[in-house]
Amino acid sequence: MISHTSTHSVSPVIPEEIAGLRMTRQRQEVYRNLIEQRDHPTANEVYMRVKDRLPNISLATVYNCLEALVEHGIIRQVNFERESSRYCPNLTEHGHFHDAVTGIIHDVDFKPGFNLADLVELPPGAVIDDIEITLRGKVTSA
Amino acid sequence: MISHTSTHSVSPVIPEEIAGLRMTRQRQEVYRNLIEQRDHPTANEVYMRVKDRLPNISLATVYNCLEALVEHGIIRQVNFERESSRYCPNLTEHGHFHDAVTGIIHDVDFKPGFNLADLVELPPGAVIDDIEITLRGKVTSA
DNA sequence: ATGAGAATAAGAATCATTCTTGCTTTTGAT
DNA sequence: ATCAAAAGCAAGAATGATTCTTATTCTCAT
Repeated sequence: MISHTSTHSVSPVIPEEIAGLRMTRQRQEVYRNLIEQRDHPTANEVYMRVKDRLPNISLATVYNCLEALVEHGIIRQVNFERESSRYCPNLTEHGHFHDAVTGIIHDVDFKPGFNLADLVELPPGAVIDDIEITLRGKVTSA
Repeated sequence: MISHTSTHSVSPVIPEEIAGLRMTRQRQEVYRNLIEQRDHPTANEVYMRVKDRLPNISLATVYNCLEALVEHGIIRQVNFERESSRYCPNLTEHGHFHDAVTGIIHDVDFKPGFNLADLVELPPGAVIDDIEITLRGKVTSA
């Protein structure tokens, strides 16, 4: 019997179309890369990685693919300070914890019952459409 | 008797030194501008405004002043998406509400007892050094 | 098969920000 | 007050992420 030690020993099959977006070869590889390596790569990092399978892809195309995926709600774009944008396939509502030591960005889920309007003094009449929470700190392994 | 209708009819006097930073004329004007108009201007907006009083100031100097003020903890730099950095003289811990209609950025204070660690699933051992909360939405005046 | 519209690659352009350089001001001894 | 050293400044060049442009190549419905 065959056992898999990695969760990604086989590349996931990406459908022809997602959320109304035609998944071209380039878009597939960009998206596959994001869901396989669930980190938060920059466009340039995706570009580097995807060149294994598509040696002729251009950085502009990676940007185009990422933009198309973001606009169709298939992935999210996240920005930290003034750094390059990063991309994230996690569509659940979540924040980010930025480990200052390792540089690793962890997704942080909101606990059940989380309601930000209870916690901050919003301007009167304010309706929240979008929440962005970024934390920075360290992870003490002790 | 003289009555003041504006809270800023007189420009505040800026000390010679703040938090160990020598307040040169340029730094004074940049800082004065931020505390007078308590909005969240970009470097370029500060540059435009400050030219009234210092017609020869350069944009690079505005950037230098803002950087010096930020590094000495006198003002804060805030970034929204990939837009130009904005600067904020409010040193209390607070978040921002971005009105999608007017573009106005409101400071939002945290309610008493606010503790984000209670609300999100942090990675084990995580210690939060810095919190950044940005909300986007509308303000319904009705 | 074919023509219109979509997607791509390559490189130019943009724009906020940072860097460099030469000059001016301030500071802190003397 | 004097003067060297340090700090600050203005102007413009350089940088770097992202977007735009253009010419070429696909895709898909007819």
